[in-house]
Amino acid sequence: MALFISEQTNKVDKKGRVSVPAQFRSALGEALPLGIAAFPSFSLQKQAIDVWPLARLEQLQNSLDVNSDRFTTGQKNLAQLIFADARQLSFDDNGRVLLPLLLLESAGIKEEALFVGQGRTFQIWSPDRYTPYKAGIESQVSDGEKSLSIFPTAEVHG
Amino acid sequence: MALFISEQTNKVDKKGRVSVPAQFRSALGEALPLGIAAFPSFSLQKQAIDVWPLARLEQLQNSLDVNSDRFTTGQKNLAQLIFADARQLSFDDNGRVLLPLLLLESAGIKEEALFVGQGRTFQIWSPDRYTPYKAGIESQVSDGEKSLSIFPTAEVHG
DNA sequence: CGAAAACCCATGATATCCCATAGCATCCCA
DNA sequence: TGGGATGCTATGGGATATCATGGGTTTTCG
Repeated sequence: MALFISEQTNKVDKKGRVSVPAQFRSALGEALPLGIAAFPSFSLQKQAIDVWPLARLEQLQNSLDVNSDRFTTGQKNLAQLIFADARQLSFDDNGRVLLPLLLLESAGIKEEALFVGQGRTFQIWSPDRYTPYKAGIESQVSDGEKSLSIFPTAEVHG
Repeated sequence: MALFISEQTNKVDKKGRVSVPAQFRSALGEALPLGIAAFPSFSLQKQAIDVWPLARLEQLQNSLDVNSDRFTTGQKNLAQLIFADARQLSFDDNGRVLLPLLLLESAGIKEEALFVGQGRTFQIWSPDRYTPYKAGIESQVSDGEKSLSIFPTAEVHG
């Protein structure tokens, strides 16, 4: 599975449908027909929608099954909430999904949905909310951290 | 993967296409079909475009998956910004990529794009901006620094 | 039966593919 | 060693495919 990268704004029509960016769909690859799981982002205080490939939810469940002792109580509670609040969305022939009203409202999305790649997952934002949020993130990166080779164990061999 | 070295200026056509220098393409080697990731350079205050082989983004993600506790908050934020701001570009049969409008504007590129090798990565500049930038860099190299030591490399695997 | 969802088709904009060419650099052979 | 032949690179433009979007029609399900 390829990564979700870049931002893209698409329109939400009267029926609540949105095109998922083609690059995101192709990043899903074989997992496309399985669909995606969308839920209010807990790490963002439900400001936006978090989207996972469905397979990732299964991995989480498997990990809970096998390593439940390595999760804190708080983490287990969070997992419960995710399973409860997640909605499974599937693609129509044009690559659109139907965003449930509950999710639209929780993220404050009306006319436009802003897709934001986050590597293994992506987010869906109301453009209005995203702008100040992103500015905040940028301000939290120190100048010293803006250089190329800051990342631990970046593989440097060919 | 070979290194990206040297400078080269190529034209941006009406459609926003640019030929990536053949030397850079061959430096990509097998990674060529994966394409590249381009984003406003954080270390340069978004004056120019930073370009990574896509594989480098994947390494970053893998590192985040496994070693997220070794990252500072600022580093994690920066990684988020990179996934959001990066655009995945792929090559056409002639070795060109399509530079998105957003990147062109952010780097102030119009007719010409100046490719600058940076070893494992490269940059794309507007020639207008690059000239004074490079002059500044050169003036900052003090006499005592006009030769380089090469430090022994510890093997760093991802 | 009625509302919502799924399916189907149409369209404009954009990106991708394909072919052509001019300018260089390289090769090759007399 | 000269010089023509060859191939590659960068560039331009037209044809084709894809994407996002809107709207209608059928199906589903309460």
